Amino acid sequence: MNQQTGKIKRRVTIKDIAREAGVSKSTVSLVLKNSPLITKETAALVKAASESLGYVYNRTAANLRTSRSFIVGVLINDLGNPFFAELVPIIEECLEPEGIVVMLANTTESPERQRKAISTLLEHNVEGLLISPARFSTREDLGPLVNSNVPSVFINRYLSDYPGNYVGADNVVGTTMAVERLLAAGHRRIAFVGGEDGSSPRPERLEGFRIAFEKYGYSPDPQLIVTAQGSRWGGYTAIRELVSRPDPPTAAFCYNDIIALGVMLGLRSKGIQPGRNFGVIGFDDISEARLWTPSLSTIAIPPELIARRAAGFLLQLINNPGTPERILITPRLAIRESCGTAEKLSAGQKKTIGA
Amino acid sequence: MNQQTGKIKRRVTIKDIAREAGVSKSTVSLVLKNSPLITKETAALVKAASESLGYVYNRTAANLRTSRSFIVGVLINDLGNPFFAELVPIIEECLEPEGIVVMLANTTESPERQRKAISTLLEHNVEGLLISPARFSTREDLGPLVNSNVPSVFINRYLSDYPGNYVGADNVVGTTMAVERLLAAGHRRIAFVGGEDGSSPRPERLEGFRIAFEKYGYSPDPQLIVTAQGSRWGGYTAIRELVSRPDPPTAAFCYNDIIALGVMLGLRSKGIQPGRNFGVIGFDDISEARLWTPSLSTIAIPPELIARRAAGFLLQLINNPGTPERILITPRLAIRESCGTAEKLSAGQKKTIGA
DNA sequence: GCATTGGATTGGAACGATTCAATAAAAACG
DNA sequence: CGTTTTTATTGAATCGTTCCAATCCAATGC
Repeated sequence: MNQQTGKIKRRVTIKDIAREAGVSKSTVSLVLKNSPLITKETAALVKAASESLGYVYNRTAANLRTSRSFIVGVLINDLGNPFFAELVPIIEECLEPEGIVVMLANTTESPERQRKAISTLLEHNVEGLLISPARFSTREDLGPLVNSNVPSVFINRYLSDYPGNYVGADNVVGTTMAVERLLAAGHRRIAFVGGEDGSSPRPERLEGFRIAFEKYGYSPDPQLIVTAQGSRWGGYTAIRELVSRPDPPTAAFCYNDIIALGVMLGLRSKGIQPGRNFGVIGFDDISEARLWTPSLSTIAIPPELIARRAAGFLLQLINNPGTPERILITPRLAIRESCGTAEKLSAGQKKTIGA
Repeated sequence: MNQQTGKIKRRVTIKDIAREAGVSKSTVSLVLKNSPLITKETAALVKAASESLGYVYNRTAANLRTSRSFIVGVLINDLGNPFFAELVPIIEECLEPEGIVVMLANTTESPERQRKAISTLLEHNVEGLLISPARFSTREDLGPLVNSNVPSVFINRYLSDYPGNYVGADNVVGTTMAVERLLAAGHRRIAFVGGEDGSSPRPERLEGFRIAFEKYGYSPDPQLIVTAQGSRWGGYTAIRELVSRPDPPTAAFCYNDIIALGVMLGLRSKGIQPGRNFGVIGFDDISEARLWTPSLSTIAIPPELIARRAAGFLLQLINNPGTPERILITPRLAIRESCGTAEKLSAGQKKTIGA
């Protein structure tokens, strides 16, 4: 006898509908899935009852019987980074037409959180997993995923000790293109700004960096290869340190766009104009890149594309599992203002070199 | 007889553990929840068996019996907007310690998608819902939520025809503070840039805009009140149009930070220096705001704060439901460079007014 | 030695759907 | 009109857990 009405609103079940409509619950179940076995009349009857009682389907209960959960787990290493954040709505958009819903977890680059999150998602019976793994995570940090038969696709990064399905950019080729461009414009002191150890793309991009120099018969200055936190702040501080050195760089290849934007902010704070007397090039092509002044030159691997491929791949795997496969997306060089035209740059360079 | 091993890996259940450990499944169940009823020895035995078989708990099955799903649904109107995107990881972080996982849906400002998403989430037995509703959505677009007893909290926006729990900024007070600041600096032709119709904050902020003018004995020029899409692009195009007019504004109050950043990009593209000869002020205080050059003055309602309050509120409601409540967060004025110091501005203004 | 207590374990009925085999009713057939 | 076929509906088992009531067994009390 509390203040609220005595009857506690119990959830409406197909049994309730059956009683209301005067049929069996089997019939109700068949009606709900539009089975052709049922006559139009009874179907209408049942639908009316369902409507009037305010029934909502209990997918959880069905899942127990059918072992289809219509849930896909998405694990992201850093949701604070726009590149990774942009993946999520695209993934969601790809899965929605299949009636599949996304369970999201942000691992914040922590392997332990990743392992825990994977466990939790598997407990929820996800049908598949899309994973952008945390730095330094290994096979161990996949927890029960390894010997479950839940399909998974790694995005952007892969684990060296686990042969999984993978969708990511061709980092070597992309970086080579970018750095060649800077070399062609006359730059020799090119910094490699950012990325942190512990994830697969950094060594690959570093490799591309070296290849470009090699093609030109030069070799990069190891002093100019620095790590930086994957944020605006990381790029900002790294470049400010670099340009304060006695022998500063004249251009920077940045590990990703968000760092590149930080680099541009940092340059400007030091009175240097990116695109005029300093060349900046990024990696990713986040939507913000083209809106900047100067607009950011970058290696375009649009997050949409990656997300779409990964989601499609996972859907395919859910239907029929196959052997591990790696899909490499070849990036496109998006030249904008931040790396200058060749003319402007060589002009700007004289000044910088003189300094 | 396919290439793979004949036996299909069936999922391990507590029954399997029971058989392996030579106890009943009831015992296994009790061990899994660390019941004090069980002796240390049998517990150890069962845990060993569980480990060796690679058991993963089936929360779905448990859910059917206990009606606790450990899932909370999060509906976001526009995940492309950093302000809304930033909410998600915070929410996730607040819920994780409770063992609750997030099901995410992006409604992209579509009331229909919102209704469908709510239905789907309820089918999955979510324990609660955090909703930043789509523009123009009404009670109708909450679908079965209205007469379910699933608790929900609206974030940022509320529906005028549905009395729900709400956590959001005090838009009137916030906007008044911002515009007063611009008026104090001598600005009279202040634009109100952006927001789109159909969501609750715009009329509130407009109200604050009027109140500020009223306090100073002026009234705003309705020609300078424009809508704009909630993106960099929206701010960019809107301001370019505004400053091309014969009688342009000298400052802009922007509906949100992302629009304000677009406004600054647009100003710069027209050769106008925000913070020097034009005052810009935003709303939200996204993390990017302080990193810009010039750094963005804004009304700070840090997304973290809103997300944290909303998530906490929902958790509380899940434990014991109460009557609808509205939590208004009083914003803080974060003055940075983009609105200029009073001195600089009045100097810059002469130039602009002369133009 | 018998009744009682109490602790550890277990059997079995839920939870809300699906699904197959069985049945009932109607239609078709000879 | 009886038999077979077809069509529509239903009973009951099942999915993997929880949890109450029942059971078992050893220890204690008198």
